[in-house]
Amino acid sequence: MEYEFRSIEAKWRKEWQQRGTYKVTEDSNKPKYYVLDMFPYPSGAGLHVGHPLGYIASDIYARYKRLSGFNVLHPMGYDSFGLPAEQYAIQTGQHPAITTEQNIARYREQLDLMGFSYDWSREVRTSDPNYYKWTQWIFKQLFNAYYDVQLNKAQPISKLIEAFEAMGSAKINAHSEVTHHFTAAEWKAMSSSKQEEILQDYRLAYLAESWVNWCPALGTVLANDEIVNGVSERGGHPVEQKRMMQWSMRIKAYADRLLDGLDRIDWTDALKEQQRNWIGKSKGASVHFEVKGNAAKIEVFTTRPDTIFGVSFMVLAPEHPLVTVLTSATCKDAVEAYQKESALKTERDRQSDVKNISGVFIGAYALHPFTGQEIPIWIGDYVLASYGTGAVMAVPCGDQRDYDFARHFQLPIPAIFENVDLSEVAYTEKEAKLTQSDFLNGLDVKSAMEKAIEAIEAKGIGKGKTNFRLRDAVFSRQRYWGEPFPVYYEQGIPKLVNDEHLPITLPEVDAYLPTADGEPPLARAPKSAWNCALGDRMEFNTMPGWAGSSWYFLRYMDPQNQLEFASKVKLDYWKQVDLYIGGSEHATGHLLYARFWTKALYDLGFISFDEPFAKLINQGMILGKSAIAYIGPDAKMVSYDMLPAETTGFREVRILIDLINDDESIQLEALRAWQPQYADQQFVTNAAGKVLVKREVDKMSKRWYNVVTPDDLCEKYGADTLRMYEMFLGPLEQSKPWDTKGITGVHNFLKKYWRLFHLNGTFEVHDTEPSATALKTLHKTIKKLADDLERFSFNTGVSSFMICVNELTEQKCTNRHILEQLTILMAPYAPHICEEIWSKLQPTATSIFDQQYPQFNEAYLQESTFDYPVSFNGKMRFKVNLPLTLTPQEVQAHVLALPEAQKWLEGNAPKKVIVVPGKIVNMVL
RNA sequence: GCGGAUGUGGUGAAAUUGGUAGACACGCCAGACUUAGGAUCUGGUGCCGAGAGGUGUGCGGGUUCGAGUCCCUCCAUCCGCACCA
Repeated sequence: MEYEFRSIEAKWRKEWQQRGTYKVTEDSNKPKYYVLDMFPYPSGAGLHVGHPLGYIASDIYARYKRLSGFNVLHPMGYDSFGLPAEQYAIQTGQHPAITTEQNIARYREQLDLMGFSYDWSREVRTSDPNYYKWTQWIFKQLFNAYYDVQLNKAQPISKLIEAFEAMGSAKINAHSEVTHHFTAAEWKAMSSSKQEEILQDYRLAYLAESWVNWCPALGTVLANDEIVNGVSERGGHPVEQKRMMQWSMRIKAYADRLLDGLDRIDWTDALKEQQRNWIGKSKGASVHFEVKGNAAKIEVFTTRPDTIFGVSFMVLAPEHPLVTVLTSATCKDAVEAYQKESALKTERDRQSDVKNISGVFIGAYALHPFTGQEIPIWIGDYVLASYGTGAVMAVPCGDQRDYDFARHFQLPIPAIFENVDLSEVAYTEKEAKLTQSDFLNGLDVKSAMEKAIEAIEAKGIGKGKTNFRLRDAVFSRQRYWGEPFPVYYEQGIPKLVNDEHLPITLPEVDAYLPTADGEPPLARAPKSAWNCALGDRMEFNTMPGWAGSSWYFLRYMDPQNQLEFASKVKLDYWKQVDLYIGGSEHATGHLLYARFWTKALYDLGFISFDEPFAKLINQGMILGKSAIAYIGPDAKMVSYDMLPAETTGFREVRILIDLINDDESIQLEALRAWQPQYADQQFVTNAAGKVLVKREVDKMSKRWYNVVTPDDLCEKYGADTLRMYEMFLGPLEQSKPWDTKGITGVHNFLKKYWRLFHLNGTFEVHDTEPSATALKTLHKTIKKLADDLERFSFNTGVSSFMICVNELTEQKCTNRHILEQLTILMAPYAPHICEEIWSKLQPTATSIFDQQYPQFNEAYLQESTFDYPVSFNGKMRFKVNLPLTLTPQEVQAHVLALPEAQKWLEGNAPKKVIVVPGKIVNMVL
């Protein structure tokens, strides 16, 4: 009887769906386990073999947990708002909802083929009004909250208003970028628009004019993590800085907690480090410098207050607001010219221009707070307006950039470190003691730092301060295909839409482009197109892509709930995601924002945990092997091994990899038929009459013609083979190029497994007493498997099955017990074939996934006749405690006489015995 | 520049607390059966050597009875951040 994978897999796909095998409900009798995949954006290209890698791993783990007696939540959904559908809409006029719907249908079809155990009744889509109703609702909660620094948590804004009413701004300890001073009476006298303006400086979701990354080509603002090398992540368009009124999220208030929380979660060091870098905490002090002949003060941030006596000049960012105020008449022209020049430079130019030192003296002097010395003030574009205060106190002897600047403009470099040579470079280490530094003389860095801050605070010219690289997250997009804000304006004041009007659904528009006067697309909608139009106008911006993905893991717990984003009971049952699998490209985007929202919702009392993802695994990327052919100046396509040494005039073209044979040669006729430009292609073949291509590893993408789809492989080898092969490829977390060649090995293995049950052509197992050798094989496989799963080592897991089946085949094992156990073990990896076998082993059973792993039960392992430590590759290790004086031969004799050694050897002689003095004996059978 | 990771056969990779390096699979070689197929089965396969044997986990050192594994120096590749004061 052949292994008919196509019919078997089709049969069980249907059965599982009809029976609702994978539906889960809360069950207080069972421990819960939540396994989650990062939900995909449903793009028009469909899935390639790289996408399911993480899904397969999580599916195996979810099934394993389920078989181990856990109540497993394993849902899937779609991050269905996004740019590509909108771009397509702009080009074709087709509503993005239709495109999205079609793409989702295609995704679902592909996902179903792979046999995943998702509970599809819990599917969520971020673009579904029933879902984004609650995204809007959460926005409202964040709008109505501020961050209390004292309590170190978010609080309802009403408490802040109460405090203002009672005692003004005096004792307020709320996180804000600005400081307000008013009394209770003054507060009460303010107009409501003035009050709102102040409250905006405290709300977690707030409206503010801010420098934003503006992408003219996309007509929208982008977050920092949506920009790669100065161009937009999607589309690669240039990005410039622009000041705009935008919604933002006060994530900076959570900077410290986002750092601390990392110590409590099980993520890789690499990823935690990325988030730490992104948050970029640095401790130091802010110091105010007085300006000679001017009332203005310049505030600087420094991480080295101990070097304050080494200051010999100051540098402001060209955009610094004080520059125009302080510039002297004689320097005005030069300063303005420089300002213009640096404003023209894009962020990218500035970055690539690191080595060119530039700057201008503005003709003003600051006064040193301790020595009263005059310090020339310069502007220079190495100082960034957006970090710290946009101004630095330059200490050329201790900072390389300041040093270079001083050298270039021949400014003094005062030496304040004992015995340090400053002739070539600045001294940036922290070992030397201070000198020429008044009250800091002779101190080491650490104590000088403390003393300097003390002195600065005592003098009232500054204080110890911590700075973060992390910026508040811009939350507005000038786009159509996103969540509308639950916000309207009345006389310019933003107001929240009441809950009963939610969701504010996306209005229909006549085009998905900005209006003529630059308003976002939603401004095109007449009032009548809104399901709820209030005030003077609605908010025309939409939310960014990360809004919906910052909380979706909560909605899976209770996706149909019309009254709450999820019920308290269900939230308390499922709690955190126990295992989250997805790509590392979300390290500083989604994973940070989701943590932020989770903490905010926790503070406001909606959930009982403040970290969303307890354990996270980043699956590696599956890359494609592009096929590159060479076309010479004479337009002939030249075989790669026939290329001349000199290839000028040759161009590289990428060829659809389906047209390449296993020996790297092109199927010439197929190429001619593929694209019109190759219809009459001439070739230069090699000695074998073939045209070879070069292989290069790229991201898997349509544009490189290197995509391999799971559909084709499922058709050819079956989903079970594909699942196991993807796991077999290598460690889950490692990136690797896709190579289909090895898949036959896994396919053969499944055929071998099938044959175990069909030795004589029909299904046949025997209820005999299992042989000792078969039990040995089974038990070592169980131990190995349990261990592999604990370590998420799925590749070695697959190998273990191969070894097990090889051994059982050799033993001609037809024992029911042994084969049943093996089948349960393998079911998470190859669900279809194992379910089919199971239905024959246990004709009355419903599903193999309703079983429990007796295997991973301690008691079962105790009962086993092989309760000594045995490693998987047949190696047996004995720990013995013998005198060191014994010879190796004597030790060997002693060990061979041990009862467990006798049992292990079963009368056979060991192939090899390795004796290590006094400690361990290894024996190989 | 800073931070993180990775270097093992022709290839993907194993090696769990330091204990036979290369399991398992692909590929390749030889053979069997064949309606000569991209089927199936058997055996072999790190490198050098006819052989015994030698040698071998990016380079060089160290600790240890014993190092792919631990420590130090260097090299290469990949990823993230980058004028962050």
